[in-house]
Amino acid sequence: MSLSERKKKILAAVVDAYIQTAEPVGSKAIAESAGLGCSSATIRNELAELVSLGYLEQPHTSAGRVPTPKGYRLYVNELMQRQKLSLEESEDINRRLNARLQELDDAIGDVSRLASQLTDYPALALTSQTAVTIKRFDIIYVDANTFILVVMLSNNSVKNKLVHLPISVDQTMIQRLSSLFNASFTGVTEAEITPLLIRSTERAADDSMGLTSVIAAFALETLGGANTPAAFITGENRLLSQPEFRDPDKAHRLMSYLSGGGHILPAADSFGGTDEVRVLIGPENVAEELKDSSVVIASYDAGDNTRGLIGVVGPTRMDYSAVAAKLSFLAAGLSRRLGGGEAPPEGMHNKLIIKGDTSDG
Amino acid sequence: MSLSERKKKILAAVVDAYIQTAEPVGSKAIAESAGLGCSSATIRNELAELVSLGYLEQPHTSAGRVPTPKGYRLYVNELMQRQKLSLEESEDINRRLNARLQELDDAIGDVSRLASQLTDYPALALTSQTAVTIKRFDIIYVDANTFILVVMLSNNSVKNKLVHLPISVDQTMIQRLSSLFNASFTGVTEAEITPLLIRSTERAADDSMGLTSVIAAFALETLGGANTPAAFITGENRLLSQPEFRDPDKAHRLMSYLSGGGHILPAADSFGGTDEVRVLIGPENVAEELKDSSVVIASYDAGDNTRGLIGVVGPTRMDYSAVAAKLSFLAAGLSRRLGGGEAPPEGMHNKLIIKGDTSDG
DNA sequence: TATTAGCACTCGTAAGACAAGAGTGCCAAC
DNA sequence: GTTGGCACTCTTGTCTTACGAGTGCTAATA
Repeated sequence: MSLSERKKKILAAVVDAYIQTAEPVGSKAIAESAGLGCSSATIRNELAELVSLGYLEQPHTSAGRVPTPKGYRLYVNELMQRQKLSLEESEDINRRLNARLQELDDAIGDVSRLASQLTDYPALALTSQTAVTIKRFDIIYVDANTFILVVMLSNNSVKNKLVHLPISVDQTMIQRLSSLFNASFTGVTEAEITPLLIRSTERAADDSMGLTSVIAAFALETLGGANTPAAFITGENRLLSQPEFRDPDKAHRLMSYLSGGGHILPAADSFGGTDEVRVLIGPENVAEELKDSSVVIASYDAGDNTRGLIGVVGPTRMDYSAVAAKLSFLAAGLSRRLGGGEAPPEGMHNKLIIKGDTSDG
Repeated sequence: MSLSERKKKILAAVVDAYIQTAEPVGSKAIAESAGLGCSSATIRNELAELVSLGYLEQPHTSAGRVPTPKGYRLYVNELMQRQKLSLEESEDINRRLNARLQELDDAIGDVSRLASQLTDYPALALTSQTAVTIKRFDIIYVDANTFILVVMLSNNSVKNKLVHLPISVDQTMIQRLSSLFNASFTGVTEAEITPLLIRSTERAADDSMGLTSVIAAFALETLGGANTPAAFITGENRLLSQPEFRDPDKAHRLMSYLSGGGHILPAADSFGGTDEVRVLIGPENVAEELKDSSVVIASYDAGDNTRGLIGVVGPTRMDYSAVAAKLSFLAAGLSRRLGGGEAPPEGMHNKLIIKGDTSDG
């Protein structure tokens, strides 16, 4: 059964007001604000029904109403006004994105910081699990005891490592190892670098000094690092400006959880297409610590068939509309800059699709 | 004028107790705990004098005493027992240090995290300002439009960048640029890379495609990044477990300040020798936001004549003794692993020197 | 049948009163 | 110089009370 039009309007008004004020909202306030021409008594009747339907609740008998997770869910799915960013806002984001993505080195951290600044909530950035391979292998001879390993990965990131040895190596050996590794270690996944492969390479190189295993270890480490989903969380302290986290213990619990890292991943699994924004409200979160917080996540195309996630965490009383708009725009901007190709041109707002648990109760 | 032996004992007892309980300590408690054979009335007389001398204060008339910054300072300089870590503790630190320093890539973050975990206070890790130069320059040709810049710095860190061009370049040009840059850009500081030098290199390379400036920009960026002191702060949320930060606003203020980054640097300037631990108590801090917090900083030898700093931030009621011992040990361990040479052998506790504002009032 | 005005009722919050307790300062005695 | 004793101060917790916001319900109205 669907709610009457008026109930929806009232619910939306309650959520809007509560998001703004963080205080239970009463019938009178709604009668005045929402433009439906009826008295507070009528509103009261409707509110009572919305309570019994589970969309609202009262902290106590004589207080106003507060949305339940179910209420927020309906609000997010159907009622809320899809915000578009103002021109200034979107230009600002683009500018900052350009400034930051110069050095893509730890872009994930920068992106997280940016999201947090934009939304004023703690933000997280995640890289998805991928199957990166090595594209090419270079060894730079520095001196008899030193060389630099340079590895370029299939996702076009480049890693290096300075290796210092107690023994001397000649350039010929370096040369030989370089071509051997280029021959047998490129295009393979982490799992395919077996002890067997390493040993056969070692034999082929006629390497009695253990160089092969040093280099192979670096290859494994690099691939491992690139394959492991990484999480970066910033701006935890912004939680403290939210009234629902005035209790230091509560704030501490959530902040420690967030600082702990990427436990949020399971929730972010099985993410759909690009530029979709997913909203997880209160108990919809799997993690116990997030059961009365909300998470908004956007996904972007990080190039090379990998996806990145970017999201924020806040109280269930979150400004979903604004946050979704900003994250969506941010994700689209990232896709455009990092992604494969067929992204919409800059400046164009992409359609905002919000998805989530639609069971509705 | 120096305090009487008994006053010192009493002051130490007050500070010790207050550090533990975070509550004003009364005469009776001291009479019982500290082993001086006198009654609470005597203690009261002494306490009154310590108050008028400025070492203690009372929150209100009928409360116990609380140390002032001056009191903490005396405690830190003269009174507190220098803790040594237990064997398990030091072994634990060494183990963790070994585990983390494998990948020295963003060691600074790991070190900061470790310090925070060990002390249960927010921790910061800083790199000092240095004058890094470029040691060698390599350009790896990938394809006609792509090459990898690899730069090895005088502090033995290696940076790379993948450059993708809209135009084609041939290997000869790459070769030429590589030797030119190795000839004129190595051994020079950031400031010495002038537009003039870049232009003359460009001419010498006969480069009409702007490659020179791309490479020079990378050199500047790399040197700039290595020279700029970087700060890494972790564990801000641990503040929330301290009773003095139960006020969310106060906690928020300090946490935002900390998240903001390396403003603490000025305080850490002009740092003395290795393995010295510096304590800055309350108003001794220059930053307004730190005026009623304390900072403990240790310095370590990061190799190549550069120093690193590692420290923690907490309430003035900080367990200085334990923190100083841990940071000192940590710093020594880092010096040993990163530093030049003449570090003490592993497992040996280095002498703990604590220095700070010794004006004493 | 839906809406509205009116009114009694509930319940959280703020303010004031009060007792308890911890700790002090001071004085007189040792 | 030290100590026991005692009156005094000030915070903290609890209780009471008054207030007010907001409700639910009923009866009147369109």
